[in-house]
Amino acid sequence: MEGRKQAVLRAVVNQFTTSAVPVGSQALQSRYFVNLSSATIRSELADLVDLGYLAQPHTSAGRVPTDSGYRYFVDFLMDLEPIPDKVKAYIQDELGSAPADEQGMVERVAMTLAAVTQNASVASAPQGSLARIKHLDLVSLEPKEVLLILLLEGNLLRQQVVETSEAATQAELTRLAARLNAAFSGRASDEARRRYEAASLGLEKELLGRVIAVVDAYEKGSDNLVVHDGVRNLLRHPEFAESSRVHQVLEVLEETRYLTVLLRQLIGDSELQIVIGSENMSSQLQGCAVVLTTYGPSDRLKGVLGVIGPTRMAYSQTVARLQTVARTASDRMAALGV
Amino acid sequence: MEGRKQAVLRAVVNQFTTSAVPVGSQALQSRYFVNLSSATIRSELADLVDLGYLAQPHTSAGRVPTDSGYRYFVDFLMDLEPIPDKVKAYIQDELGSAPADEQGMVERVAMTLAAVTQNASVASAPQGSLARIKHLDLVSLEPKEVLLILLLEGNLLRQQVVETSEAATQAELTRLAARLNAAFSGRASDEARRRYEAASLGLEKELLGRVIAVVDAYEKGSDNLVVHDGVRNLLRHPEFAESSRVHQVLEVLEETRYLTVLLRQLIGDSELQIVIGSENMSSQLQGCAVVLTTYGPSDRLKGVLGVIGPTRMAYSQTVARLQTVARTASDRMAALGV
DNA sequence: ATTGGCACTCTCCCGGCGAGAGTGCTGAAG
DNA sequence: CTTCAGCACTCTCGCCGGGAGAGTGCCAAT
Repeated sequence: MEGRKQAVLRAVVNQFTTSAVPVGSQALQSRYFVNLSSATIRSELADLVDLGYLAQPHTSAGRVPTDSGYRYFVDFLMDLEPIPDKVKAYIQDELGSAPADEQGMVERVAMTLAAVTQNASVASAPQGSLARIKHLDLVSLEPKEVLLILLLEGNLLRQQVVETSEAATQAELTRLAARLNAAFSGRASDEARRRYEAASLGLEKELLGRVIAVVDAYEKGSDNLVVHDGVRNLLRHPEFAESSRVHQVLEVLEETRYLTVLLRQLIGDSELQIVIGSENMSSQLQGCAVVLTTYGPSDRLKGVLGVIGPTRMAYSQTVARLQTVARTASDRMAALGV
Repeated sequence: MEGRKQAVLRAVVNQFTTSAVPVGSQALQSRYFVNLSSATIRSELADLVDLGYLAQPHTSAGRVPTDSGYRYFVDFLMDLEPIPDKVKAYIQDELGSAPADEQGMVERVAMTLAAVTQNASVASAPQGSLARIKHLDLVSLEPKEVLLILLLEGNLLRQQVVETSEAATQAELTRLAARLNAAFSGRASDEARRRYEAASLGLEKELLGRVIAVVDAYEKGSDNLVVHDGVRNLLRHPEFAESSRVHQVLEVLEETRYLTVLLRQLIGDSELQIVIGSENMSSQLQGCAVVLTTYGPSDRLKGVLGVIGPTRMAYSQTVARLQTVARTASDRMAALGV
């Protein structure tokens, strides 16, 4: 595609992104191409319609980018936008003061991302494919009831109440915990499985069974945390004026089981992914775009971070801010050992 | 107010609740008062308008309950609706299979409540005014970095990464933890404060300082968990057709800091509270009603559970289901020791 | 290739009109 | 005093048609 056509497409996308109104040849001429006539621009626009990058809602309306128009824009035309210092500082502040636990951190990340992109955000907790048990603790609740506390790599706490068949005192439990800690330290989750197989019946076997259950849930990702925030931001955009659109998006966001899968699927194994409108997206997200990236404290532990908004989105700004949030959050989590 | 007027008001509320359309004298006559004439009903309606319980959107429209109309209805006219067995079973299932940790449980409760009331729900975690430390654990992360794990009454896990000024081995930390556990067991949080004052400088003092910080945050309620769910249900109601209404509600729900305060304030110290429309409610919730109750595993630990919907709400059904969810959740939490 | 000119098309807004719903009032009957 | 049939009245809603405005596509000239 020749240079001027590109420039026109870029101008249309930029203009439409801010005005939300179909953009006509005059508006383009006066604001972007002062030394061209509107007639020339009109013919360029007509070409871009033929190419499938633009569409007109009706005969005498201006042009609106199509999904492929946006696709071309993000692939070839987008210029990265620098982030204002105030926004950078805001991200630093919010994430710097985030709580040190998994849940609190992920929620804070989602909140910050929603705030700086003025769209809805989703975040899943960083997770590895193989759990490592960093520490384990046993607390006696009732004579035959034990609270099992597991600390996994990434400082993830898991708890389970275990009904045991035999009573045990706190002292006994403490000794057992110490023994298991020594055995597990630094090892992968297989160690727990091996000990479970080896253990004779009794308290230890019962407890190890639950440990394995927790580890399995983690490794299968079935306990994976997904949060979302900033739905209110979507409502500022005119494309969500009729609430049925909001409804569809909420169906996806509030159905967390579904959301986890969706995120995994969309991100594939790429670092940054932009999914626009009808591009392999669930039908409920028609008219929406999703920008995704991975983040996490280490190479092993990766979560997904995403922005959901209308296809008419400030892509370059969104990408820049998303990446900054991801990087800052990753650093912070690495520092905290979360 | 005489009996028949009450009956008419009840009929209007019931009818409007299901139809969402202003109800006229004919509709009432044919469905509720077959042996009265519509003219008689008209005069009753006119009286109810004078009394302030009904209003008409315009001259030739049917009647709609006012906020005080709803108020009168819930105070005097509401007949408790039995809950279908299927719904009861659903509640049992969902809460019976809920995770045993605070966060997971509260989220599940909110989800269930939203599902059975077909409205939005909010839930705050049960919390006492005085923390009790059930157990404490110290894990060495780096030579000078310790992960402090606190188990509070109610099986609430809190974690904190502590940078210490002196290095300590895991063995030393384990011994220290054992000592502190023995000291704390069964005592209120004051014990931690006392030991903190008494401790000389050094590792123990540093760690106790953080323990106190965690306890303080809990007791001040500043770490109090509030979740919401089911906003998508609101969008089914015609009063949320223009998304600006949704916007206002979301502003309240997604601003959790504000929400915590609001819940506390609305519930006061009553067991069940119904707040309708403009009754001492934040302006953003105009046109909405909130039904609240308390729940929790014990007398000491109480959280707030609420349903948010349009003022045109099936109050009796909502109250019944809310209370059932609250009771079931309380039982379940008591059983789990959460 | 670019551009001014021009006719054309389509949306949006406004006012008017008829249908329909529901009311309030009145006067008669129980 | 209550109830009720009858009736005129009022207001909304949906529909229609026309005028204004925005933006286009085409064409002939440069």
